Amino acid sequence: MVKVRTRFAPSPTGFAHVGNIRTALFSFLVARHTGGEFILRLEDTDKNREVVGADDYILDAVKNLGIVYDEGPDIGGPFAPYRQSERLDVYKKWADKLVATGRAYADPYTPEQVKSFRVEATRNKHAFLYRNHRPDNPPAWDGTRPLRFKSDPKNYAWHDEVMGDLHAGEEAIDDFIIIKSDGYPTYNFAHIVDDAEMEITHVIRGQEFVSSMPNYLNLYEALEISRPIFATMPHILNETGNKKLGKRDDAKDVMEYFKEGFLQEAMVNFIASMGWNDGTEQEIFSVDELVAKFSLDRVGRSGARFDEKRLIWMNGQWIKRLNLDDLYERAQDFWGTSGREASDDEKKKVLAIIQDRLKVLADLPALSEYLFERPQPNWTMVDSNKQLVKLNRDEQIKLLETTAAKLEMTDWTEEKIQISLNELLEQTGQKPPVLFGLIRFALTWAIFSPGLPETMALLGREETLARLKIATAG
RNA sequence: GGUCCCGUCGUCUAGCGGUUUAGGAUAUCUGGUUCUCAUCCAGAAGAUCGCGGGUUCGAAUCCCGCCGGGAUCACCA
Repeated sequence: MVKVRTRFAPSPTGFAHVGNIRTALFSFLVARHTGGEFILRLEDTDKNREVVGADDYILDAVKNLGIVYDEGPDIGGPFAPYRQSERLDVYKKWADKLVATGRAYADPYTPEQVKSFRVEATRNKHAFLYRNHRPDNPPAWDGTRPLRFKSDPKNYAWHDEVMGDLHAGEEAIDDFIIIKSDGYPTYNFAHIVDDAEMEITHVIRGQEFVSSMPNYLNLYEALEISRPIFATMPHILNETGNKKLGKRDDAKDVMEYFKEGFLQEAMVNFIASMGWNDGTEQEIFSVDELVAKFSLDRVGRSGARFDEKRLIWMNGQWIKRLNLDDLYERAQDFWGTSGREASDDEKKKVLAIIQDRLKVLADLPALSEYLFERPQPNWTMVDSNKQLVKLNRDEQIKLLETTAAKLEMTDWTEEKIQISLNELLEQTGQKPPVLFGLIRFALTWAIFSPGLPETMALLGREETLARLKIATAG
């Protein structure tokens, strides 16, 4: 059997969003699932839309997701170059073949003339087809005019691994431009040539290309290239669900998610879950599991909305599963100003007690700063707590003083602290919500925080008592 | 407008003619885990399977029509 080869072929015109990445991910999974190869090709044939640096930026996004390609513009490979702007001679060779066989001709019209044909067709309420204006004696192709494909319109039926059996009539086929007047090929031509040259077996791409399929099928025949296996990915819709995700308006750069502290495992898991599942009730999949279980016939046909809430949940699940050293490594860039200055050991201890509470690494400062640095007392927190307002300020301070006295004689382990706290409950006759709530505020002045014994054990006796003292000073 | 695709809880989805009083997850709400938040556990609510016809003993599942949504009709990919 032939080795499976898939590709992701972005154009360097900006950043990569989840829609782009899902196509890349699924292509990658198809290749890895069968032990095949995954390649990355840059389709930089539109010099007007090209954005400087976008190529490396997109490559970085792919790498950050753990999507490893075997051949690509930065690592080379047996079919180099992998940048279309460096393959102009290849397209010229195939275009010449088409000219020689009478299946391509130079476009004699000016852009304005073509536009007027189109306007006329629209006014007469019928579809515009360039081939209705096909010139009888086109000029020789000297490279200064666009080169058009001379189509052979017919009906087509084809199979799509995801969409099933598709078909379209001859009205979907037209004479499209294959080489632009600037000498660069169009996507429509270049991708077919490159996929063939690079021995791509599966063409996996977004739904926006299905309407062009009849044209491609026609071109494969003219080029005498056998068609690859096709798989069309349904669109990912924006959050309101009314149109496909596009970078023009609401799509978010995937790199943004990394900056906010989303894990690559969560991103990959989440993106794969939009449109694919293995038929069981499993929700959490590692990349290795995806590679083992992925198949195109379990990809859904309908579009999916991007729901960030679900992504956040999934990220929390992945953070929870990380071992401490791993979490520590990934959290490096997310600490707050005082957390950053703490020792590795302190940071790890903090992470250990807040790990379950972390949903996104960017929440780290809010969850940890008060553990590194003494917080500013804020009695309005106490005064707006309906349990604590049962006591007046003097009673509250008295309770904290009693607590401090008790803790002074306590061995400083989590277990012993717990025992002391329980004894304090009896000693003061207070309910947990009152006593513990008050102590928690005095220590953290935070809306929420880890449990009392673990917080105290982390802070140390000295710091705990110091904070209680500050609180009792009012 | 032409062509093509899609349509199950708010959201992601399972479902491939009977085991379905449509399952899971998330989001929401409630209770439990001696304080808060989170985790975890238990529970609640939430889908006339877009609508209307048919076929069938039986349809979310098959057929037809309609409606709604999306994509595409570039010297962009």
